[in-house]
Amino acid sequence: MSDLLGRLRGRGWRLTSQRRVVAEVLDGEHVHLTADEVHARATARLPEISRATVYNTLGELVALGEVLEVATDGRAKRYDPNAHRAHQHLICSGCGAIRDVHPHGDPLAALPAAERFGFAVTAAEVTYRGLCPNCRPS
Amino acid sequence: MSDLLGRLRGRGWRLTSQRRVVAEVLDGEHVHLTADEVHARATARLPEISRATVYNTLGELVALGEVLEVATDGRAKRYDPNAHRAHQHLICSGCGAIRDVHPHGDPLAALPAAERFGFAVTAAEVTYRGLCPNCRPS
DNA sequence: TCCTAACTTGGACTTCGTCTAAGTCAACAC
DNA sequence: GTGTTGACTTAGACGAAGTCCAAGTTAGGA
Repeated sequence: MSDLLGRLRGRGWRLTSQRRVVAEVLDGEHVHLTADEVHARATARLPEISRATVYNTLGELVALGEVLEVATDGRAKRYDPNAHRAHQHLICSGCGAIRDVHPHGDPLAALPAAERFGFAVTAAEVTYRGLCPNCRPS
Repeated sequence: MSDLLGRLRGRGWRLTSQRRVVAEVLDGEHVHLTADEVHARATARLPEISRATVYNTLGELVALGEVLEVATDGRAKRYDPNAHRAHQHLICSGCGAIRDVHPHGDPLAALPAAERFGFAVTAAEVTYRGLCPNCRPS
């Protein structure tokens, strides 16, 4: 995420304080915030930022490939800034905690041609589920 | 899905016409309806069935393990009656069409212990994405 | 410094889903 | 067959997440 602002400027982005704050909030490893959480953290730094701008900016970051959208449970989408290193997600069924994980092998390779139904398959997302150490019984 | 009604009765379900209609609508291969689509089809057979009952019944079927909930895109959840045979999903990025697919190997095995962060990992869901024959250019 | 297209804002609106209180009925007992 | 009862269903209000729009503001080039 470090040089994100530079990359965005290079793509013709107008660098407003709102966009800067959203990009700063979305920084780090294992960050998977909802739009509302991003808005709450952004508000702490820039009190008048609106929800619409947060949604707009997140949508633009996703379209530019700088941020991944993670739809894990049919509730609010989460935004993952770690878009430049391939990874999958491990989610706690108890508390909803999310970790980035790196399985070995390419999941795409496991889908034989006969099972592709003529699709041009380009990506595979894997979601692992289980209980985290805090939610595990005993 | 064939003997679903029998299984449900065996579990103490009261077999109402509404539940029967919802179960009938959710029958077949590659069926992935949203709750609203289920409601629309159920209404065709039983005009006075309410949305709340469709949601209740779908939730119960999911809790009983007879139907899978598929959250593919952060929009409406889809309901997949093919719960008794392990499978994954292939989704068209163009039109949203969904197919059940059967990759080989166990995706769970690809996640090394060092990448499990102490979680008791129990399941892996894979979503393949690409363009279906109708949406493919040329 | 000025100008203007791009950006932001607040609030209304949509979609998807949940909840509740009142009414209905499947299944069991007789 | 009839009665009883708790489980089920209903309509509509409500809530959460996200989109849209017209009006106002501003970053960055001239």
